[in-house]
Amino acid sequence: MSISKRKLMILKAIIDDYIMTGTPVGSRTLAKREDMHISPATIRNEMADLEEEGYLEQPHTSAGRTPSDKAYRLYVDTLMNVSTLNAEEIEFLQHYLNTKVNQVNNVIEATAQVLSEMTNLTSLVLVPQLEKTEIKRIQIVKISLNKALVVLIFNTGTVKDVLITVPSEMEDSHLENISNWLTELVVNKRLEEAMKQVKYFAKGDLKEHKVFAEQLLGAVLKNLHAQAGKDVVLGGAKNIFNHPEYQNVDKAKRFLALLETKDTLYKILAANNDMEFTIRIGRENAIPELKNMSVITATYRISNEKIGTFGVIGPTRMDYARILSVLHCMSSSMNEIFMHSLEPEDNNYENNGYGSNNGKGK
Amino acid sequence: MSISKRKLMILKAIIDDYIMTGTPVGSRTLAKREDMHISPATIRNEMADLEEEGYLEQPHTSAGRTPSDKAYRLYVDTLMNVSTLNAEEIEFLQHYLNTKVNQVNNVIEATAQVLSEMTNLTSLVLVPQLEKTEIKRIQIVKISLNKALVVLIFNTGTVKDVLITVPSEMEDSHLENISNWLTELVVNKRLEEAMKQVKYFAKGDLKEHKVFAEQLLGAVLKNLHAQAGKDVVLGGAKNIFNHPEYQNVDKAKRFLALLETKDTLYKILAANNDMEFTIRIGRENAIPELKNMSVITATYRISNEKIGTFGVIGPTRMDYARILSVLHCMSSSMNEIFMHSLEPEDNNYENNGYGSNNGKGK
DNA sequence: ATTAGCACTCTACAATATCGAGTGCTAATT
DNA sequence: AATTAGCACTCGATATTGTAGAGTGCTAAT
Repeated sequence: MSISKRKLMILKAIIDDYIMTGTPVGSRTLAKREDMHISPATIRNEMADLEEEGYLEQPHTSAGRTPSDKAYRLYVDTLMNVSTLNAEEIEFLQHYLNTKVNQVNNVIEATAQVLSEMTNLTSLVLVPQLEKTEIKRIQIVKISLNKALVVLIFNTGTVKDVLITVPSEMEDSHLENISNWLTELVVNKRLEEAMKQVKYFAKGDLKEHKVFAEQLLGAVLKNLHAQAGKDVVLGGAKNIFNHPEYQNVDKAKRFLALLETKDTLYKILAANNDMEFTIRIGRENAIPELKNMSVITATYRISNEKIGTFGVIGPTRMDYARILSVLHCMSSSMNEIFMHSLEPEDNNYENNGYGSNNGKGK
Repeated sequence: MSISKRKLMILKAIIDDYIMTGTPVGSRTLAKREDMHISPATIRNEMADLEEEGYLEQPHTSAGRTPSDKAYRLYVDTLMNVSTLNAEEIEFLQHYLNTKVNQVNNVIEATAQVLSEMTNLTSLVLVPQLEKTEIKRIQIVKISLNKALVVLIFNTGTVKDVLITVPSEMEDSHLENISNWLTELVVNKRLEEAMKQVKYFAKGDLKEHKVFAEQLLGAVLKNLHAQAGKDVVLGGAKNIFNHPEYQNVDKAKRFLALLETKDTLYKILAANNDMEFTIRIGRENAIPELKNMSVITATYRISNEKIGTFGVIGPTRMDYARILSVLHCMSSSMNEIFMHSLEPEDNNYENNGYGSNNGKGK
């Protein structure tokens, strides 16, 4: 059972209007639009049908209609006009990112900021995921009598450190040797491979290194897993107040509480599942607290490997078309930056913006 | 011209009451307190005087009085009863911190969380300040053809990294040599000393190293300075909603906007100036946006050196006595943790909590 | 010097009225 | 058969009014 062309037209008009104004859309206001050549009464009839089919909702009997999650889903899948940023906006975005290229983390934070600024929403950026990055160096440095810092340096420019306890009689030079030996053993490997490698290799030779190295990597893995939730950078939390839906202090508070439980945010972003773009509307989100929110995410790459996710979160009433275009642009800009800053010899990368293969969710 | 004993008693009662309830205090309610043996009318007269002297304010003619900044200042300096945490609270606090000792940054974040939880305010923690920490190791690692990561490891367990460009023909082994040479040159020095040392030492010998090392350290310094503002960790931003003063969405928004400009927060905390404790009430804060807020800070130590600052921010109506006791307890706990985790051989550290030398601000 | 008494002020809150945008239904029109 | 005009009705938003309560300053009595 498909919906008539006219119904779709009306539905689109309602959603467009509602996204712009935030107030429930009535038949009269809708009929006033110049491209509407039908009377309010007709619209009312169609609206009643659309409501029955689950596309529209009514806050109360004498209010206009608001789109349901189902309507938004239809909208993003087939109805909306895809938009592109204008030159100034692209310029702004790129300029902003390009001033921060000297540190991976700065790029991440700049991304969060500019993203929230351009969308007027709260942005989330997942830092490069370690499972996909290669170890470049492991360095163990003694910083006090029996404490040492294990520092891991990855090919993405990410640095991780874990504090461990070492026997106080262990000397710097010995730790240095272990560092070098370990590095040689696991260089250009990913973290889990590295662990396997150490277990396997260390079995036979170098017995005195083996135990220590295994313990050490075990501690590192444990700690890095434990702090996975910390790897989400936020931007524009205050933007939530710009939306009339959140003028209610209590709602705003709940939203901010959500943002403080970073594990949840991590789950939200990690659910992206390597899709180039995902859109989750209202109850499509696995997390019940998000039933009135939508999450749109995109991936970014370092050296052509999908290595992280970023996106925005906000009320289901959001300008999906614009946000998607911002994410598109952002995604290519980030990829370009990481390309240039980490692999400048390879300049003929493919254009991966504004493509057609946006694998939208569900 | 000093204030009579009775006036002080009344003022203290008003402040205590206002801190508890948040509603302007009237003469009748005050007279009902059992320890008040004077009539409402008398209190009214005294109140009128106190208002004239600038200690009390009236929201409108027929409301009760509220304390002014001046009153709070008098309160924290001489009037309030100092309190201490009960055993459960101390237990809670220490337990919370002790589960996070395996990474310096975790301790910092745990501090922010537990601090905001125990005070019901927004907490700020400044990470260890590099100016006071010693370099333990400098490691340069090539992560792509012409990019390398400079990683600095400090005695406090802090790790900093900066991305630099290197000539693509430069080999790993050469960078390794420079790393070792540099480390040897600057180990156990602070960052600025290190810079001087490199400039001085490199003048004569090792010409090929000199230019590179100087450029490198220059880039590092520049970048670390640029990101100084990032070194503030926040906790409990949402707590602002618990205060009736911030039920107004607009005010809450402005507060959150303030929290997003970390430079400001950095200034707030850095203004602590190595005082063990500081209290800044309302307009005592240099920043005009804080005219209705108070900031209370404390310092923490690593290896007995004052190395960072933490504190809370909230409406001037806050429970100064309780917050100070939380900060006291927190300060000793943190010092203890860093002592144990970094210098476990030295167990007879001095008790530095609940002392009398709290150098309060102004 | 202190307090009782009193007229006055101002906010918060509840009750009431009004307006306007929107609806569903029915009957007339195309 | 589809569309539209007309109409009675609903409901939230807003303004108006009245009332209760907590507080004040002033004056006169203690």
